[in-house]
Amino acid sequence: MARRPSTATVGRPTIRDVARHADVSVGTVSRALNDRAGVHPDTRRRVRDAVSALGYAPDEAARELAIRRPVAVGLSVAHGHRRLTPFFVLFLEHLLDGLASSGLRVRDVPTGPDGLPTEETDAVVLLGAHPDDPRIAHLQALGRPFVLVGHRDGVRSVAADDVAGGRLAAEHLLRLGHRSLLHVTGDPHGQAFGDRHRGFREALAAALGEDRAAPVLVCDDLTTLGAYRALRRYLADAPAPTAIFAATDELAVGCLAAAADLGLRVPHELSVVGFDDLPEIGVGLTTIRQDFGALARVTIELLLEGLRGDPVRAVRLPVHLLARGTTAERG
Amino acid sequence: MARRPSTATVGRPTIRDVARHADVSVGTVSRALNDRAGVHPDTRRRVRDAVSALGYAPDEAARELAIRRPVAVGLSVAHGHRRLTPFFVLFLEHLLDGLASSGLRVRDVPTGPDGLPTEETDAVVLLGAHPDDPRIAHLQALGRPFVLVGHRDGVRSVAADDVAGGRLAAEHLLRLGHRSLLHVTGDPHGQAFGDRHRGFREALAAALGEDRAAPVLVCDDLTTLGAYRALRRYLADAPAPTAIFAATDELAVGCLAAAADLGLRVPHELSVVGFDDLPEIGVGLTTIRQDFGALARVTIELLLEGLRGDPVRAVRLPVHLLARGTTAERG
DNA sequence: CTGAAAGCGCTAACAC
DNA sequence: GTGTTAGCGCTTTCAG
Repeated sequence: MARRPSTATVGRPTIRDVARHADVSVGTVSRALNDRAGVHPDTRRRVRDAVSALGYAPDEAARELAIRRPVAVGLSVAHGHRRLTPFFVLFLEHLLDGLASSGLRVRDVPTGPDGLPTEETDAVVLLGAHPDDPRIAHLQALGRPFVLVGHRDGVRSVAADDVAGGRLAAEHLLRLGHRSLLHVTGDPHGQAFGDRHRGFREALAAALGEDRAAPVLVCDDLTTLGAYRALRRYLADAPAPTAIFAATDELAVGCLAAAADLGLRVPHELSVVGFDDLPEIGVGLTTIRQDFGALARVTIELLLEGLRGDPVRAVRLPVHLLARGTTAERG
Repeated sequence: MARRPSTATVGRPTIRDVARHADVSVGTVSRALNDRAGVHPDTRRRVRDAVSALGYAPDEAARELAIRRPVAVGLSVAHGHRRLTPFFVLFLEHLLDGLASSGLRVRDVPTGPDGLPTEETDAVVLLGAHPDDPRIAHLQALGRPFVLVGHRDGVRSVAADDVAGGRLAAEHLLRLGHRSLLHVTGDPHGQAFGDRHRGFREALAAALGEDRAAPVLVCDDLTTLGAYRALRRYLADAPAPTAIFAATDELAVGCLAAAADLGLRVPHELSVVGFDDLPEIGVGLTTIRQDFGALARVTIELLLEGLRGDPVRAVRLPVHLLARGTTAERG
């Protein structure tokens, strides 16, 4: 575009402005900002000061263009898997952001009816995979690096520590004196739901004995509406528990609505614990928080490791209990 | 939300490859691809051929870097407005894609509790605005260009033709012989819901006379669950209509579920028309389709016009009826 | 109508 | 440790 080299700083500050301000070279600024080794601590500080003085923020497009690795990563979503769920939207948001600034090129790889990615990429992020997902074996056979979002031993994967989450929920509820519990979840054969259930069940068994297992209500529709209908149907001819552990915040919200319509006051007559800590969906909900940002960040790390041929590791991300307004002592 | 996975391939052809293949210069390729004037038709064709032969797709990052305008556009979402709705997610996806490739820099501008954008940008996209939204007057007073996603005369705005949509729904249902109708919607004082209702009501009045207005069920929770609960409550002591016009697909899905639980068979005993044509949510649903891609595209056009100081225009995008499986002749 | 070349802001060699 | 510089892929003057 042959604009004349402008010396005037108009618009957004560039790395050059920072360099001038800190009286160093652009290379040094870049190194300092990217935490590269071999920058004098003092220099580093000067650069940092200049950055905040100028309100500088690196340009993503330029960054991407400069560091781009010659690889394409495909996003493979299980055939028929819903992409408009909060979990998905939130995770993807973080993932795409991170991928771009890692210089990785993303492509949405459609999966054929056989569940296999239909296009070639250098690496793949597998989403919504079931334990026996054919895509896994397929990619392994191909020797193409991939990261599974979800947990599976022996596979490069990352997921929240679902077992621990289930345990935390159980322990929280037990601590509050609840003994009559219900677990509302999705297909328990899936890894996430299975593990959450396992953690929950084991903590219960440890505290109350094997014979006091909590009943499980499986929803095939994982929306708030699905949970609502399932719970109302369930409570039509089953005694109401004093506490519910819902395997996702959405399910929890559905339970909350059902409770409201049944005249069960939360948390006094019914306590509810969710899972995820979704913004908007479950404000005020006691829940097990998982970190979407970390999930995306680790996914990218693993992707890079896979591309380098590093040894496989399966990462479990810690989760926390967020005690908010939907749980209380057994009434 | 982040950019949508770009369609680009890696190891992928660059503009230079295309130039070589078509035996022209890169400048010419660029001009041809961007429909710049002054490219010989034959040359244009050669370039197009080379593009498809090579499967070339321009690199968004490079494009953005090269054409970037020195402006920042803010995204202002009404305080407390939900961002995880399908409508929002879908629209934003398209918008961010388009903005990036228009060289526009997007920033998420948080709105303070007063509903006003808290940061300065050169232009603003207003989302989730109510008719009396203070942000509008505020931006007008500031003289800062903005685009309202939604309709409002005298304001640079873009929205689906909601009135026409309501009319189409009514006409479709009338054509099928329905006379006992119910409209399920959100706050009718909002522009979109208000207009959809108006179109619906007017078409009904024109066909059946003023005295045969359809009852309106207002949901304050606009999710599928919200509609489900509202409709069940409503039908507890009101006669069932033979057809429902739901103001969004989500509301329609809630109605469908309620009908199922009440033993009302769709479409034989109850017809349901939605609005939006959301993927995943309302498969198989008869609905009024609005074009999210166009919505985003026009938003950007208007933004550019605003930045140039062009006269204000308020765009109405056409909508279509998609007759699918949830409507039938009155049983 | 077309080609050549200068940058967009950044990173990563390569020198010093 | 730090400066210099060559690009990343694209658009857009400026010549011809």
